[in-house]
Amino acid sequence: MAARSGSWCPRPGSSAGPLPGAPSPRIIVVHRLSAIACRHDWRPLVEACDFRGMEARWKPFWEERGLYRTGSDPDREPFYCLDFFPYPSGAGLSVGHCRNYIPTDVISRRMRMGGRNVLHPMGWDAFGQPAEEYAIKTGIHPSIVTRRNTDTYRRQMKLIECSYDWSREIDSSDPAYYRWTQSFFLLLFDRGLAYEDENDQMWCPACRIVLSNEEAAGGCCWRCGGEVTRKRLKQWYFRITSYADRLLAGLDGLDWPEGIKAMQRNWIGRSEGAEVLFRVEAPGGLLVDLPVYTTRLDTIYGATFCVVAPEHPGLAGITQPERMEEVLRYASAARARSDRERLVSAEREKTGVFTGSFALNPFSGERVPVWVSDYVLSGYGTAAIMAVPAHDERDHAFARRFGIPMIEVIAPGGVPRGVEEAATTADGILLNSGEFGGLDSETARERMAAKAEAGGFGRVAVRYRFRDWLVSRQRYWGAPVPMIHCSACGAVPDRNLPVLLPPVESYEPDDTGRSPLARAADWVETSCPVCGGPASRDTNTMAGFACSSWYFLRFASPWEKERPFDPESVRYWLPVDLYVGGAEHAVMHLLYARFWTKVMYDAGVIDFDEPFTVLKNQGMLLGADHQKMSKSRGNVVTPDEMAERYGVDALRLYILFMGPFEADLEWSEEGIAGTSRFLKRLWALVLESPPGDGAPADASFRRELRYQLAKTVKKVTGDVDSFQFNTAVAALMEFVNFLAASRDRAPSASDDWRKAVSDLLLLLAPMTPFIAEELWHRLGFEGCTIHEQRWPGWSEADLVRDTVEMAVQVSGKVRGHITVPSEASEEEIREAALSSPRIREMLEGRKPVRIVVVPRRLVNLIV
RNA sequence: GCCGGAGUGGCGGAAUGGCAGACGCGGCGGACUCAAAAUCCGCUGUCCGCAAGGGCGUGAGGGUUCGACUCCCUCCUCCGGCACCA
Repeated sequence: MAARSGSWCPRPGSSAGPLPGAPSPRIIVVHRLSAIACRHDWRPLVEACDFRGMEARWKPFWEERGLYRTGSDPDREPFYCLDFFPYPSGAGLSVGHCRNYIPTDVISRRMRMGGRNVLHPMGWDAFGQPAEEYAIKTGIHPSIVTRRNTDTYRRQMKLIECSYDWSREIDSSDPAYYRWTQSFFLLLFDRGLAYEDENDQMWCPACRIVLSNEEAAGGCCWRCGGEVTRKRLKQWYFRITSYADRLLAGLDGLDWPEGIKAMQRNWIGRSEGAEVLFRVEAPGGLLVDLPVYTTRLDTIYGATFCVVAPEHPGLAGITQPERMEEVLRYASAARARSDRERLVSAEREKTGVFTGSFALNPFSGERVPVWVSDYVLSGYGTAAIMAVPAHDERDHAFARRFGIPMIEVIAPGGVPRGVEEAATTADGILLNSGEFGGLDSETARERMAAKAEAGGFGRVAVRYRFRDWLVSRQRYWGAPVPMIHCSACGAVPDRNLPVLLPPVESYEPDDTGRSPLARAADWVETSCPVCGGPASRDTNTMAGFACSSWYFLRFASPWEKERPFDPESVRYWLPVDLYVGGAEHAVMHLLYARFWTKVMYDAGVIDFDEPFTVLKNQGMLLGADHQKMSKSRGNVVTPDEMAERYGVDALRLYILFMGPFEADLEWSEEGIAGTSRFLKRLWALVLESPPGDGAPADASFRRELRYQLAKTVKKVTGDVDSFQFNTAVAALMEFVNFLAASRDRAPSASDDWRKAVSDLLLLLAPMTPFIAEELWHRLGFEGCTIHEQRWPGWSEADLVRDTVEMAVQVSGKVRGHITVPSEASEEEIREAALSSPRIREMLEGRKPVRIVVVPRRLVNLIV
């Protein structure tokens, strides 16, 4: 076998006919003489397909040409194709990450070939805990570790030939970047959307950090999975809840996966209900208003007690002296328990303590006891409820436990169901409800709210489940909160940006919730920008999600020094046309970024209020053992080893081919071996193509060839554009199989054959850039790159065939086939079917009672 | 419990309401080889049959239709998310 690594230059002595409009192709064909001597089936053999040689050859060629520079041709439409901002972890990329980066790369390349200016950038969400943990252990500054990790990521992304415009690379931990993160913090502060509040925070004792609600979903830390406890701390918040309705409404217009939109709706958790005042007879004859929030105002005549959360600020005020000790003991015990503990124990049995006080139901005038229990949450509604055991499962469980009576006030479908065994939670007809008896639930809610409103003891109220975004962190490796605390002026913005991270002795956080920055005394001590008096810097840093809430804007003009971005560039490129990443950010990054975008829109900084027009989530890639890939399981496969063994093209093609983009799939090394084989067959097909001389023209074959080509171009174009890469690859394989099977007839269709092969390479170019370029040049297209060619088109006329084969069914079962002209009328088709010998046999003389003809598909004879 | 998504050969997966299983993997048989690997050719849902051919088949059960993997209803299983939010 003639192995000729190192040179792709055409050799003298081999030649082939010219491609239309192209320089003369020169093809290397090495005849194995022994084979000719021994065998009659003469087959030329070509040099081996050497992927390493190709990669070494083309990388510098493209680099030199600046192939991946962002397009700036003013006549072209922009296309912004963006990957989620990666945190560069020390482990580097696995093939799992490739399921994100390779498809977006294919789309970017396809869009460039489609004549679009493409912005396809990459950068690093570089602030974050792992680098800091490492710094704590080793004393090495996090920026050094981060640099090491980003170098690895960049190297691997280049290895798999992602076509990023590296001149636009950004790093969120660079002061040139984070000064703008800080400036946006101040923008929010100036607009009243950033505020400080002292509260019981979710605290992860393992990470020694506070968590936002999104980060502590389910009572577990999103990073370490550990149990979340509470800690009372003063922290910075962004008022995201004031954008709740717009965040909700904006979802409708987005081309995002329904699941992600549903998760956001769910998380925001809008509910419409009513706030009603119960008047509590507090100690000392005082009457205290206790507002409760309910979505079931229609059940209020069934309220037999009230419950306040242990954290309720009015709890002590409404507790009778003789119950005080017990109530306070209960409340502080509840506060001491983690959310998780509270949840778990609540599943077993409800707990609570009677306050000794009674409240008046404003509708029924009934006197009901007021309890304290941890099943009422402090952060939602008014932290107090009216309990209707007959029609709420939780209240039912509580009432049963403590022997509190129940009153049935709703009859679903007009039929009382009885409520001793279980609560009836459905809507229905009201009973035992005074003047509202006989109304349906919905009408009752409206009328009752109106009455409460008129009487001044209630009103309709909308509540949201999500809370404001807790953004400050007690950690070193983040963007410092650019605020100064002055005893005279309060919290004052520091507009002298950037506020640089100071050098510190140790990166260790402590258990008090104070950041390591607090120990940098020289840095902390400063003067107040307003009054000039002594003041201290805020020692919190911002959560990483602040950095990733605007990075997509920075990519439009990352070189800007005096402003975060050039408005003109942002207007040109944004919003992002295609945004791709994992589904795990559904309610964190994706919600925060939408919020910042809306704030910037309101501030007149940008002219759109949704950042990501189309969102797609790639599926997870599991190891060959069906387990999530992880270092500890030892099932991680890296692109490096796969590129080494099979080449980058084979890896890229396998990632695309292995299954649907959104599906969770398992890695299989047999699979990548398959795409590697396919590329070798392609290589042989193109290089072994017989020269186009001698053979007489074969018109019917040429038509067939054109048909197959048009079909393939159409299919691949449609599939790639709709993210169905797996079926696009399958169509390319089918086409190669077709060409290989009909190679003997190639000389009789030489121009069409060359067109077919060069279009095939163009279709492959975005997926397998190396082999496509190599074969493109070997086909004779020299002095240009395949990656700057136009995406091929097809002619609908080529898709029309003379005859079609149709299935003939007898009573719905396929019993034979007929071949008819593709333009045949229904009548002709019917005739052809009925006169087919095989069908006549199947009919056994029976006459069809009905004949259904679907032109070009099938005939169904019903007997 | 609620919200999303998915159930098709030995495996990954294809199928605008119109011939289920494209394409690939694996397996079996053959060619080439001293041999193996690689490569090439053929077969490969399942059952009955020497064969021609036929029966059965898309998680289960109903329904709509000439015709259902596809649409409707009921149910089961798996994956992801949320979960005492009143």
